[in-house]
Amino acid sequence: MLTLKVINDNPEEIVRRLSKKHFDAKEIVAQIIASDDLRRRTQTSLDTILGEINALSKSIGTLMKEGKKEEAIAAREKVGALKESSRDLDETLKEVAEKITQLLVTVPNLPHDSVPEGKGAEDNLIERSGGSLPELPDNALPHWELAKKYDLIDFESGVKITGAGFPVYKGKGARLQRSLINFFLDCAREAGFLEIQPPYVVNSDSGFGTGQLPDKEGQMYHVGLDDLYLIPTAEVPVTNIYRDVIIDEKELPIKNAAYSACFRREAGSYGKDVRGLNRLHQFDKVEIVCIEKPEVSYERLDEMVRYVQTLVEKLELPWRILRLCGGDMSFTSALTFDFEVYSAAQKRWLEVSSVSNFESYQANRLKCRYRDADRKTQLCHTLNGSALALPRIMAALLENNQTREGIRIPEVLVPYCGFTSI
RNA sequence: GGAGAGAUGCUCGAGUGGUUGAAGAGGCACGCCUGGAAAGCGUGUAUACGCCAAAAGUGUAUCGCGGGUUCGAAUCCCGCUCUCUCCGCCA
Repeated sequence: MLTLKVINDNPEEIVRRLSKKHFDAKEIVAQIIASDDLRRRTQTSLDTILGEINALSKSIGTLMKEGKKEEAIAAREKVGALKESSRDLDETLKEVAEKITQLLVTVPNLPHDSVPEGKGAEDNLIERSGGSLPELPDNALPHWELAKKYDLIDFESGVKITGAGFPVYKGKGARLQRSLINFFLDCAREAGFLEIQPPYVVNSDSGFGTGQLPDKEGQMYHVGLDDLYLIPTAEVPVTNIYRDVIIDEKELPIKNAAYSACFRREAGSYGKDVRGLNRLHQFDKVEIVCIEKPEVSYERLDEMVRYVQTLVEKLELPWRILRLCGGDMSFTSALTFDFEVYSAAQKRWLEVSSVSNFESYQANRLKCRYRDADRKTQLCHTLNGSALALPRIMAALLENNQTREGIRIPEVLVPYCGFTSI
C-alpha cells in the first residue's frame, strides 16, 4: 500500500497518476487525509493524558515512601479520572487507525511515468521481440492433441483425480517438466540468484504482505481448518521472508529464485483460454524475487527483464516483450513487462512471464526496510518476475517444434531430459 | 495428540510490582592513543507514531502476541502463538 506520507504530501498528484490506472482516487484520498488528521489530533491528546498519568503514578510511589498518604490518595483519584478519558481516546485511535488501513489497501500502486495510457491488453506497447515464427505443416496440431498423441499429459485422469486444470504429466512429458525446472533454476543460479525452497502454504499475514489479501482472496485456495492459503506463486513465501526485516544496505540487492507449484482458483475463466495447458489450477513455475534500493530499482528491473529474455532465447521460442498499459496492470505494480511466446498451432501469443517493480508498495505492507548510509531506515523496493512459468512454455515447445518425425527438443534441454526428440 | 520448561535489545544475559527503554558482558560504529595494528581509554548503538517550520529536543507505545488486575506491570492473572525436553504417532 501507499504510505500515508506520500498521500499527505501530494494528494492531487496521487489522484492524477492513479487515473492512468482508471482508478478514481479523489474521494478516497480525501477520506484518508481527513482520517489521518483525526488520528494525529487523537494521538496528541491521548499522549498528553498518558503522560500525565505516568507522571502522577510515579509521584504516588515517591509520596508513599515519604509517608504523605493524603497527597498520594488525591493523586490516585486524579489518575482515575484521567483514565476514563484515555480509554475513549484509545478507542477512537484504534478505530481510526483501522479505518485508515482499510482505506489504504483499496488504493492501487501508482503507475510509473513510463506506463502507457490504455484500457486493456490491446493498448500494451510491444517493447521488443525476437526469434522467428516456425513454419508448421498443414496438419499441425495444438499441444493438447500432441500431448495425447505422444502420451505426455493425461488431462482426463487429472479431471478424475481432482478436477479440470490439474493435469497428470507422464513419461517424457513429466521428464520435460522436470528438465525445464532444473534448467531454469540452474540459469538463475548462474545469473546470481540464490535458490530458495519455500513453503507452498502460507498464513494470512503473508497473503496480506504481498497484496493477495484482502483484494484477491477468491483467487487462492484456502485451507479452512488451519486458515492457510495455497500459494498462487512463490513470490508470496519468498517475498515474505523479508517481512518485518530491516536489511543492512550492504546486503542489497537481494536476488532469490524459487521453484514451486502454484495454485490458482482462476474463478471466471472459460473457453479457449483454458484449453489444454493454457490456464491451469496447478502449475509449475520458477520465480525470481529481488529486494533493492529505491534509487536503482529500475536498473534491477531492466536486468531482470534481460535475464528472462535470455531464457526464451535459449529455448529458441519466438518471443515479444510488452510494456503493460495502465488499464492492464496489476493493482500492486508500478511498472510491468509481460513476456509472450508464440504458440504456432494455436496461432496466438501466450503470456509466460510478468516482471514487475512494485517500488515500496509491497515493502510498506511487509515492513521490509533497509538501513542506509546515514543509519536511517527506509522502505526497500521489491521486484519479481516469472522465470519462467512452465505450462505455456511447454505448449509452445510442443507446438512449434512438431515435425513429421516427432517433436524436437531444444538443444539446451537435451542434457537435462536425456532425449533429443519425442 | 499428552506432560513439563521457556520466550527480555544486534547477541548473550540480569531483572518477581514504583525514574527499567531496561543492569552487566559481548558485538558493532566513531574518537583518543599508536609508525601501523592489537590492547587500552572514551562516546555512541532499537522501532513506530506524535509535538516542533526543521534540527536540537521532547511525549507516547513496544521486554513473543492479545486481554485483565493495579494509581503504577518485563515482573501478578487469563487466552493464544512459537521454541525446547520427554512420551505417543508418523514420511
